[in-house]
Amino acid sequence: MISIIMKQITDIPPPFGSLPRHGVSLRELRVGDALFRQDDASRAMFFLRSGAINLIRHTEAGQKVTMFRATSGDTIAEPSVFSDHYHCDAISEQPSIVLSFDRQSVLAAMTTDSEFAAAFVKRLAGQVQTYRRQLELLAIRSAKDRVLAGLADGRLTGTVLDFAAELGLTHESVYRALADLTRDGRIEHPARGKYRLKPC
Amino acid sequence: MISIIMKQITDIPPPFGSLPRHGVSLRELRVGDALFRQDDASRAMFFLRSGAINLIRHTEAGQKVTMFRATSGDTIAEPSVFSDHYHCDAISEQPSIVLSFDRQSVLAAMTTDSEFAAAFVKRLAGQVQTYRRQLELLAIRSAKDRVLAGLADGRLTGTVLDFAAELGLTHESVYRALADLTRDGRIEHPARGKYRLKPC
DNA sequence: CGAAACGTTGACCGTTTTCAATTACAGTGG
DNA sequence: CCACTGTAATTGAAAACGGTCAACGTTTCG
Repeated sequence: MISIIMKQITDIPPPFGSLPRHGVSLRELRVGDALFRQDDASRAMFFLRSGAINLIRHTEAGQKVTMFRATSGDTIAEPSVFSDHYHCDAISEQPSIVLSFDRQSVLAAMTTDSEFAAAFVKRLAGQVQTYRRQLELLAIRSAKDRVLAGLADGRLTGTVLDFAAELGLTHESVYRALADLTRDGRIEHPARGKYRLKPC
Repeated sequence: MISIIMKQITDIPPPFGSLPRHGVSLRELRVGDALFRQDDASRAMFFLRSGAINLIRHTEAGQKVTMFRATSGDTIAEPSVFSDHYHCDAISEQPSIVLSFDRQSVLAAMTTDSEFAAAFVKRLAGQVQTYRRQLELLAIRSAKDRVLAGLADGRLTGTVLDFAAELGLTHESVYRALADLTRDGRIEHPARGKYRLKPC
């Protein structure tokens, strides 16, 4: 099931290049594959080289919530370096290639190599900003406005279903909002499932 | 207006004890005071010694969104160490005492002192978790369930108005949800403005 | 004491959720 | 190459719900 490829790994992005090679591995994911699941023991954190991976949390009520959509260059599961399990599912939305960095190696590098640690801090700071933007999105009460804002933020990249989960709305209301916005002439609907902001 | 007190500062919490004294100052805030405002030039990050401070963002539509409610022991505005301005308002919800850490000093410590950097990373990782919990909260569609979840998460500490802002709901619907839940016998309403989860 | 802000509830209305049904593809095995 | 199956895309109708506006009692604090 799990394809871990140990061939020569090239081009490890900073600051992870300084990790020992044995702490790094590479993995490919097909659409729908899980990089890890909520409550799995945490063994590593990841760098997304290409593709897209959604971090999804399942609420008690059974609702899926997309916490974060990682794309090329993003890191995944940093907080789990300090935790012994993962806090959400990581599901591949597109065929993806990730680098895995062993948790212990990362911890070690962090306390040893201050340049590594500083870069890590910077990444996390960026994440915090991203989460804030997401919160701001979710705080928009009108579905139409929220959809428009999400679209403007370039979040409709996969299916509309995924988009809806990211916005915290039902897919039906998202479809309706999209239809409304198209009718209003504010967005274009070039093809089934495709929507684009009108050039201003 | 701004009361900066330069008297002897004692008991600087780790890892900030290692910062040079000239990079640290202390400030007291009264209820409603702003520690900083959105778009102010960022000069420092903060450690909340006591009290409570809300990070509030104002959306284009004029809605207030509470991104984060900091309490004793939390740090504030870490991302702004890497940015030249603040991204939200920080408004004191209770009388608060904060330590300010000069941005440049923090940056310097981060690249110099790996222990400092590691501790910083840990703090940020914790923040990320907090934001995720907040996202999960906001994703709950039913006001009643959201209020219940917020209550279970111990977020009704100040006024119901603040609580409502934190949940992304109007205060009226929060009052109604609280009334409903009380009627259902799921929570207790010991006094005006006070609500408690029923012991299970 | 009076103003200002909080707490609370009612009524009404627009919206979103729900439930349900239909159409359109994409992939699979024969 | 086609029927077959599963998932995504859409749309309709009715019900439930949250937002908005309004009113009023209650604290708090200068």
